[in-house]
Amino acid sequence: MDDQYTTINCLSQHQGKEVTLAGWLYKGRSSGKVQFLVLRDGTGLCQCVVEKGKVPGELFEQLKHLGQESSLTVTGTVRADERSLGGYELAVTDVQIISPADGYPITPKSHGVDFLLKHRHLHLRSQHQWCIGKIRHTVIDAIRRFLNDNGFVLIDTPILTATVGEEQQSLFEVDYFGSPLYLTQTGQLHLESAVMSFGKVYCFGPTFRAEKSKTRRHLTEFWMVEPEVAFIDLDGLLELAENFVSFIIAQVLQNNKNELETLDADITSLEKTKAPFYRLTYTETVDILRSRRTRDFLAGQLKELQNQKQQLETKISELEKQPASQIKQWQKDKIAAELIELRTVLTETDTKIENNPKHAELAGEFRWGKDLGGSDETIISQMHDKPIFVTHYPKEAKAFYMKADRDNEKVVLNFDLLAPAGFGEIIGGSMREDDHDLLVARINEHDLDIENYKWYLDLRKYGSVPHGGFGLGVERTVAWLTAQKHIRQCIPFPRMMDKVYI
RNA sequence: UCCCCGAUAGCUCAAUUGGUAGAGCGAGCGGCUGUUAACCGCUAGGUCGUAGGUUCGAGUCCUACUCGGGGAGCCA
Repeated sequence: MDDQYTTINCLSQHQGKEVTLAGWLYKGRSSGKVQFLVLRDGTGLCQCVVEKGKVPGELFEQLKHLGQESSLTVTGTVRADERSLGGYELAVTDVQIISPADGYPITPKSHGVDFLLKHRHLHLRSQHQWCIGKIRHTVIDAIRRFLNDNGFVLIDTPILTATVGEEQQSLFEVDYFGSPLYLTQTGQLHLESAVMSFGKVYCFGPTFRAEKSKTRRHLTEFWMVEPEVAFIDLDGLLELAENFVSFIIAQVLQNNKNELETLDADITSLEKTKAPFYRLTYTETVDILRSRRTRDFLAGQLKELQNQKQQLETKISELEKQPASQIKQWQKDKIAAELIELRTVLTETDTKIENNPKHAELAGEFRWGKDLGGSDETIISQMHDKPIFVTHYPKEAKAFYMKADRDNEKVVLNFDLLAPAGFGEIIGGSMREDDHDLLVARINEHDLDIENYKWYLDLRKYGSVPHGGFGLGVERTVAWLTAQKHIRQCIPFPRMMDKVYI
């Protein structure tokens, strides 16, 4: 922003002085001889107070009719006022209207998901999306900072690739001058060749998966950071991951307390999230899922949900019984809004009540050898107050490149990191198979074309070393930290299965 | 791909057992010197998602389709 304009985030340094702000009208209220214009400038919100007589009469009338999101510059004196948002406000002396806006579709009232996604290009201006955007920025900055400060070298891996990293079915195919190529699912395989040059590397960019998943934790295009380290073991990887995540959280707490508060995130719980995290093996996790402890936990949860449901229903019927004639219009309005909110929560509670026995059944009958399902992860995640590592999954359930445990060939040296309180997986990682012949066998078992992996096998022929790494999903991390139900809020322009808005 | 729920004004939602369509917000006009989703008064605004069917009569019941939401499988 131009130097002639002061930004809202540094108003406290200009107390008593005259400044000019440049931004957009977030909302306005008028009260006869005084108007309150809430200005948004990208760094924050500021209430600008326009008093009749302190500005030209014509301007005062013009401002009364100025629409939401009109662009303008406001000149005035900065003063502290407790009644004002952020503690400071502007006593206005002059306003320049740059471009008046009329009929801005996103009003300060509530809107539905579909409507907001259709207006994503405008919704980015709202407080909610702004706070998430600021936190996402901090998360990405922390990711780069941590890795750069710890000796990792950035390697840009290709977005167009011939090799399959994860599942064949979930590849986006593109026509590359007549022959097929795929959008990358992971930079890992290329990263493994770079790690033999630099020792510690990472890649960071968009990743594409054509999974037919319509859930709150899936996007078809998402951002993932993948560190890869040579001469490391599984314990070393876990330590790296927990220090990494702890650092990201510390940075967000340091830079974005206000945003976290606005979003109603669980700051107390984030403050507790420091290394070491919990460590469970897959086998231990299966034992927990099948145990009486889980049965009791879910039964308790069900009871609590039913309690909640009853309380909600009581409250709803009480509100519905309110005598219509006795109360003022604004009270009716408030009650109506509350009812909508309560009914939404009630529907959610019903879904949870419905799912609880299904999840209990799935957990109780879990057989060793299957991959953990979403509900299983959620249960484990809900039982803990800090992130949980789950390690040593069965070989059959996992990707071909994961290194088999030499002490137990049935399992691989891998790990998932589950965020607590039901958020679920944010990291997946493993040691990589570094034995040439074992890797050839795995590629054949997975029916992959060995021709495509010749270069990858070379890494096991010329000075193979134990190495491993992991991928951290940026949107999932942001969703966890900001307490968002759906990760589509955590990327500016989400790409979902069969649905791209703008 | 499967299961559940939904679609009524620009937005968020009402409409008893089937009986001629309602409110708030937003928009427009007016009032109010301290508002915080301000408040008060007036005005405009609708082919009830689409196509069939049942009925004297359908926003309401039935069928199909379209779109959206939630969940499952799979995953970061």
